[in-house]
Amino acid sequence: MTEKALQQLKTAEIEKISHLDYFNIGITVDCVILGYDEKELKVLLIKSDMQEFSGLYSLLGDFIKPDEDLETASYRILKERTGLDDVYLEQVHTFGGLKRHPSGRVITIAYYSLIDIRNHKLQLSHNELHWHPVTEIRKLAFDHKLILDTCLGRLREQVMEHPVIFNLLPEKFSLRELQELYEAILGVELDRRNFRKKISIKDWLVDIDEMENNVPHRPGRLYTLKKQYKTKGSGTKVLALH
Amino acid sequence: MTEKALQQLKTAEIEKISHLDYFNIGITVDCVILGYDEKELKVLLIKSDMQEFSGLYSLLGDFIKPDEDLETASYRILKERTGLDDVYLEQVHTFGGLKRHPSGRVITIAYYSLIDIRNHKLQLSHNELHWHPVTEIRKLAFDHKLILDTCLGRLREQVMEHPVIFNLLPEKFSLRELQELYEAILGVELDRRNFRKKISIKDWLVDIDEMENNVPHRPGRLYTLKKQYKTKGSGTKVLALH
DNA sequence: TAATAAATATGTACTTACGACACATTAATT
DNA sequence: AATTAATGTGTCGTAAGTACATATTTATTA
Repeated sequence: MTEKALQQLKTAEIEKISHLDYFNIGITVDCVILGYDEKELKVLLIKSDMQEFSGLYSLLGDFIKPDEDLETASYRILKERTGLDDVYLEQVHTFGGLKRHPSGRVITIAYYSLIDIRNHKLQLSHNELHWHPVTEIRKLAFDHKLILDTCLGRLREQVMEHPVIFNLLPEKFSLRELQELYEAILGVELDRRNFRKKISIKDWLVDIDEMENNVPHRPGRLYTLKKQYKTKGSGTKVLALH
Repeated sequence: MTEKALQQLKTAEIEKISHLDYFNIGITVDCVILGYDEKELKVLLIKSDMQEFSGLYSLLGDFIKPDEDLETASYRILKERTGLDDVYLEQVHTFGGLKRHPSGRVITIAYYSLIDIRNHKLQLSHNELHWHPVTEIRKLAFDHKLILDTCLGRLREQVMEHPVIFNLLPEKFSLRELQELYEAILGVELDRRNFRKKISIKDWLVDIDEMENNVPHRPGRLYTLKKQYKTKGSGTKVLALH
């Protein structure tokens, strides 16, 4: 058997195998990185580098490495793009449509992440990275608009049951800021007085001024989430804002 | 070259390819098929055919085919195993741990499905398939116990907000059956009278007897879900059982 | 600097939902 | 026919939700 014949045999086997089921599918992770700034919910996007989508923006994603599990891959993308590593991250949905990627079959696992844009550690990796208000987004590359909407839907659900919203705010915040953030996420207007009541009834917050023995009871005072509720995971602590 | 040498070569190539980046990851779909019978929530399991897990049961799953999207694959598995094709199915979570499958990297997308065990169309494909009460399951093959628990958790959430529970019941059912099913899923006891109130206040149900002009108002009467709430998808109709 | 405007903090009244419980009615059992 | 078990309906007290009013503090401006 000649070397060439052997090579042909190998190639044939490779062909065969790579056309076998289960071997020709790419796996990526896409991150919907959400922040809150200027009274708007924003998502971090990058200009798509694919010809098919020239001019369009896309979510931040990458192929997973063979020795990397899904959470590790998402944290890696977040760290690479934002410099942050202690962030809230949650898997939302896996998208596996046949035609979703122009260059072949790619299945993507979508995560969403909540970060504090005003965090001083935030350091975007690229000039091509920008924050876009979610209300202004009409079209994205791939099926990323669908992914974004799915994640926003999940966020709206989560926000009603879990204290995830505080990941979008700085350590100290006013009640008005918190309310405006709820309104931005839920797309509704809330009564200022009733909102305040729900929050305080639930005993989530610490009054910074009272805690530090400053002059209490002046308007515009700042609060922080009580320690026992602070969690980067989805957590079990319930904050129902029904 | 002997047949044996050729076989070795093939095996070697397969080994090689299976270590390439992005090409050596298998994708499967696993279905947590849930039913309700004898006042218990049950899951359909099969005896694992892998040596590593001899004696253990596993969920029903399969590799996805290259030309098959995720939902299609799940419906195929369901159809193959149960003969049913008009069922409730929902994606829950994707599991991608490095060590979850003994023969290599396999990522699995988990779905759960709700079916009516008493449906006459139900036809199990195998003698090895059995219904197991979920409360009695301690250990499963792979990470399938984790997958099962994740799906049960999702079901408990869904059941509080959406009318998915009716997929587990036959067309006609008594209020007591419905209540016992809620109790089985949520793991709590409910007050019969208050439960009844919540249900009827929400105006979900049709009294079969009244509808068919039989003698109304006798005990043990049967109900059915109103048409406008019937949906195989997650739906938007809300049935909050807070 | 005093008057006005804007934003904040707290309170009240009405309505609705929830949870615990009592009682009447029908079907099955003895 | 009497007893038991299960089903159907109602009441009441409490907690939560919603709408709205008023007072206080800070910012603005004449």
